[in-house]
Amino acid sequence: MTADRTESSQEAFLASYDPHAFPPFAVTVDVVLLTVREHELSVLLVERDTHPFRGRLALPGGFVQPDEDLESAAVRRLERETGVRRSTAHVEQLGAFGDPARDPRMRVVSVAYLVFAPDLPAPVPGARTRSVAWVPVGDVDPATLAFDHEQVLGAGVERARAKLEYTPLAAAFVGDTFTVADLRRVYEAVWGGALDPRNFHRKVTGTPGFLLPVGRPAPVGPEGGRPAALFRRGDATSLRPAMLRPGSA
Amino acid sequence: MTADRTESSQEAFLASYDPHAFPPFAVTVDVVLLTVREHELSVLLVERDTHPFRGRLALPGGFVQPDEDLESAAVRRLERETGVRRSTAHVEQLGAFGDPARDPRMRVVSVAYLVFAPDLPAPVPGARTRSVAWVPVGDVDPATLAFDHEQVLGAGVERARAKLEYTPLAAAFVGDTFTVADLRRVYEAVWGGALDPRNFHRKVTGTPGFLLPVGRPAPVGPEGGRPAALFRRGDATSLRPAMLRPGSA
DNA sequence: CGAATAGTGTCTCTCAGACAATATTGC
DNA sequence: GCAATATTGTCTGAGAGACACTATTCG
Repeated sequence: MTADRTESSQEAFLASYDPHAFPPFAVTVDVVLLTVREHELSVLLVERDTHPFRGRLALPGGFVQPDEDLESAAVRRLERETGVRRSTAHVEQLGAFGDPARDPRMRVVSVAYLVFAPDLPAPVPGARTRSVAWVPVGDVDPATLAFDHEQVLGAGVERARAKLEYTPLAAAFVGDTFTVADLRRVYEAVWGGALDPRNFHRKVTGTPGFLLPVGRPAPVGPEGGRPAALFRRGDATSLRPAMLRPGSA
Repeated sequence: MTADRTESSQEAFLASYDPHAFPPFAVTVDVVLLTVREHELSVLLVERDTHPFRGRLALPGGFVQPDEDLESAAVRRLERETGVRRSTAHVEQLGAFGDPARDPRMRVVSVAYLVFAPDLPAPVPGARTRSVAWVPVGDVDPATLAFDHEQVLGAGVERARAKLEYTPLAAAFVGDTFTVADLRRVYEAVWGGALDPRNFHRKVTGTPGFLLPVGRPAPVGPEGGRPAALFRRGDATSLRPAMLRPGSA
């Protein structure tokens, strides 16, 4: 159920209804935007220029508008504040965070969204956005984050690590076409350890629907070596059996 | 980030702050309480006696109070409306549902919680609760549910099916001590198919930390047969490798 | 003993991890 | 050729599915 009142006629009820009679909540969205840059899993953080937490780093986000869907609100912040377009990224809900003390001003419930995006040319600060930067998640000092964003970020990173195990979503971190080595570097960055290139190759190419070969022969290699085959992401939505994270047996 | 204003002094900001200046949202919790009864995965539904959706079935739930944590609000509804105590059940957040049209009265964001509980002696309708009933999830007519509860229930059931694969949470559906067959019937009910009792036995007893043998020799059998050994749930939090859902290779 | 359920053992196949060997490119 | 990366192949051990067989209880 959702809201509850004791009235007998629906019309009378709606007419007598006063939204302000309910505990006033604000609802916001926060975006945990992850990418892999220079072999490191990184999150996009903005610097706050208003109270509270002025000068502290925070996840991009903001209020949900009265007629706006939650995910639309998150995507709007994503596009406006980070320049990432929805069509190039994976977006999923991470969860709701509603500790009564999480915002000193009023009661705020924030719905967090998790986004995987390829490494973009530049962070593209949005219109009314102050400084914005990619920060490797290992370099984030938890004490410097605003609100409960340490907790939100932690949940996002843990979700990302789990998702790579049983979905083909690693492909959301790379461009439209990519090599097996590109994909392997995503796994290595997110999980934080080296994977055997040969076993990895066998696993991903042997999983139906994960990778589609692109006819185009091959790109170039930066430090030489045999050119790799190019792939596009397939239509699989889950990995069975899962990719196994090394240190988890 | 969470809420945002342009003010230079924190004191001035807080003093000038007016909660009603923000879009008024109501925040509710909905509880997807699942159990296994008579070999069927069942959900607890209540019948609404007020508009909107009067007479329709709905998930238990209600408003979050101003100083109440989201999970506390869900647990409060669980205990008051269903008689299930928190200590005997597994509780986790399922997600936020905030379609602008989900409640005809006002903008409501609902945070859904998923609860696994053992089959209790009786549904124990709470204090101010109208009729309440366990309904096998396969028998729920989606069109009869209030609000977007069809969607919420669907997400809860799917989450439950997935959780049984890679966590030992099936034990949350049975009592304090249980047999391997009890546990197998949980998997069969949630996944909706028969499992080989012998392979199942080998898997669950061979997974470290899943089951703890109880010294007590054995209970009785309803239709005869060798008495089964009793177990208590172990301290494992994940299953590696996972239990594999049959029709998913 | 027969029926019913509990629990063990065996066989096969898939697959992950370790790692050798081959292929293809730039210099 | 040499260095570097890509890709294939081989071996081994863990574990899942199929299923025969043994154990224990009740009537």
